[in-house]
Amino acid sequence: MNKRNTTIQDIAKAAGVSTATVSRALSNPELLSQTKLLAVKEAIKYTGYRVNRNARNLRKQKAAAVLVLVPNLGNPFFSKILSGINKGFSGTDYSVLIADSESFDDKTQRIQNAFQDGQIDGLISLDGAFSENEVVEISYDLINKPVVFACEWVENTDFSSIRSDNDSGARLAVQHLYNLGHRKITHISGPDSNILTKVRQAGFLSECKKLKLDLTNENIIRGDFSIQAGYAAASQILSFSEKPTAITCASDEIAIGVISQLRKAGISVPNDISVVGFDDIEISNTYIPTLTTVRQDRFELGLSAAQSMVKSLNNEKPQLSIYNKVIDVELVVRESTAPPLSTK
Amino acid sequence: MNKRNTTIQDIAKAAGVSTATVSRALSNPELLSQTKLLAVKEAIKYTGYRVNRNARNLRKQKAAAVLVLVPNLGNPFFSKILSGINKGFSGTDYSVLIADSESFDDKTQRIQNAFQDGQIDGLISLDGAFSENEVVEISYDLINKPVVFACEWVENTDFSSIRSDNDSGARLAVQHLYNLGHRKITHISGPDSNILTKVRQAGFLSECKKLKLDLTNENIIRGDFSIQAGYAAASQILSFSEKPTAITCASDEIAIGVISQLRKAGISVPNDISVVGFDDIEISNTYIPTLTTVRQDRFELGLSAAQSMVKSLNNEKPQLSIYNKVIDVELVVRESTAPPLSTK
DNA sequence: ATAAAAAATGTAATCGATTACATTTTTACT
DNA sequence: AGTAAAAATGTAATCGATTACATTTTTTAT
Repeated sequence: MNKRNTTIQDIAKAAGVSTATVSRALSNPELLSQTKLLAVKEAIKYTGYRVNRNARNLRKQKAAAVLVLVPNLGNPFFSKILSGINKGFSGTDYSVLIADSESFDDKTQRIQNAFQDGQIDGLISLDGAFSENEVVEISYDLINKPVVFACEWVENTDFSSIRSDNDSGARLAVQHLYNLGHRKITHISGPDSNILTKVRQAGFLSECKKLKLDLTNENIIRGDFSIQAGYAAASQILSFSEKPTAITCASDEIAIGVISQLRKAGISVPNDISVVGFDDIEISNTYIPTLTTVRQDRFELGLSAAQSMVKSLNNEKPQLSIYNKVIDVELVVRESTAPPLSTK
Repeated sequence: MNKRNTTIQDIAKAAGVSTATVSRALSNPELLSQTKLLAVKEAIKYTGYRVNRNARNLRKQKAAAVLVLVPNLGNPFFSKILSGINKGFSGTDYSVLIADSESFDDKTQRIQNAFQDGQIDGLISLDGAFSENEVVEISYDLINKPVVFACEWVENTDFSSIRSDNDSGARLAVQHLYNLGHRKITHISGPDSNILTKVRQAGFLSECKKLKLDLTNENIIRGDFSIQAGYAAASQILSFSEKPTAITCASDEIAIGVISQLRKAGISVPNDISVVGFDDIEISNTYIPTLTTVRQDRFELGLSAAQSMVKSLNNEKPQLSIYNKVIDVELVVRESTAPPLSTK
């Protein structure tokens, strides 16, 4: 019932040429005469032949696949990036493998294995949480293999990276609030070690200084990017002797958590306190109130990363040609920000 | 610099055995004597040898990979399922390839190609939107290859499927509202052709009949699963001469859209109208009001699908042993539902 | 018309693991 | 101890495409 696969041999026989010619028709058609090329094409069409990936990859010592490392697949934030990555590889011969950092005790081991097994030709990481040791481990094995970081990245390394303009984003948020009349602004930050956290926080502080706003240690609250962190931060803010009139958050999820918790304490957003998010996830435009936030183009982020990877892979010398790209962000003003009470 | 890969030949030489023995040590260690097995293991550990996937797969005529077809990767709904699928394959030798239905003009072509290229051994589809023709196309080529549908499925086919108990979910929602005192309930449905839509709508109608509720053509509003559909549905409801006191939605996104739009029209949820969602996506627990909804365990859905696939793949005869599993849903009561005004 | 150069095509080795079949070693039993 | 059966191991063919190198055909230039 299950007849043997059609192989290059069958095509060669059918077209009356050698296997070499068939192979060339597939990958270097310009080397062939019109006659033979046509004959081969006919035979291929007639038989519905498709090249066996494993055979090709074995011979070529390639994998025709890249690994995408996602910090947490369950987090909807990453799906849009993934979508962009997928788009970037559609139309190419590459497959996209997805790995969830959370599923592995040792993610560098996972990466190394994938490379050593010949399973992948390159790595796109949305996860920037690599220790110095881990970076060395990766670099050592991946020498001559392209690595691109998307969204997050690792400081002081030579990996290519595509990222949003996080610094500008943080500043835009502060400027917007300042222009509305706010002078006491608190920033709710992400997890300590996270690079995005650092950059956004630095942008926040620097812009505050620039605008000559008073800064105390109540200006920064640490959290992670989650809704729960927003809850916790709100509770903390409620305990401040002098409450801020506005809050900027390192993520929309934090913002939503904060708003929801403040509301439970009888504090209204934006009437009592204004809140600005970061990311512009799907829900931000429908939350009540709709969220003023800094939009990151996540799809574009993924798309760019994929394109840069494809370029590296097709390059004759896919060396460590570092490619960095910073994608513009945009302040989206919605309902969660308003002038402070005192100025009304 | 880049020394040749360590191969099974090298291990054979190092351990003083034949390549066959090394291969057996890898895949059928129980066939070997302790002595040789140990020698091979030593050599492998010493050299850091890893089997070349392409070579193995070529010889075994396998791909050691499955394709996951996602209707729309950008939609956060699917990421949790994906996460479960990934979990189900972690610890196995299989790679997970992800394809986005949206990126392809012809998804069956995409699937066929993947199979014919020897790129995949099986298919998990979160997308149930296949025409009869398309099903035939898939079946013909995939004969003897496992296919599992997760979340969605195709009616009247012999593919395995893992799904939530959508019927019960729809009924639970109606029962809950009925118990609160509601007698006029509208259902906002998903896209016409979608199987989940059909089942949830049927469950809704059947339960309404069972409870002897009056049914008019204002009881069902068609939409899709999106927030925008919720907006549109809300506008429609506002135009009804006699408004419902409660709404059940085919998705949480619809519910959020409805609530947000009703609110703009000055109608409060749950004070004026109660709303029940479906899915329990992340935001539902933080939306204002928090959403009463029917929880689907999306992670479990993905995990089960993956496990069923792994079982099929490891099975000696991965025939069309159809495996169906229905996963329980749960009504999560939160703030968006309350007794109707009249009873207060 | 003919040699030299260029283009087209073919032959066969190769990528690295698996496994059918053959052979050797060990075990079990009379 | 001797032999049959079982276990362990080895030899070499095989999976299907690519490509270095060899050979043939065509084109170009004199």
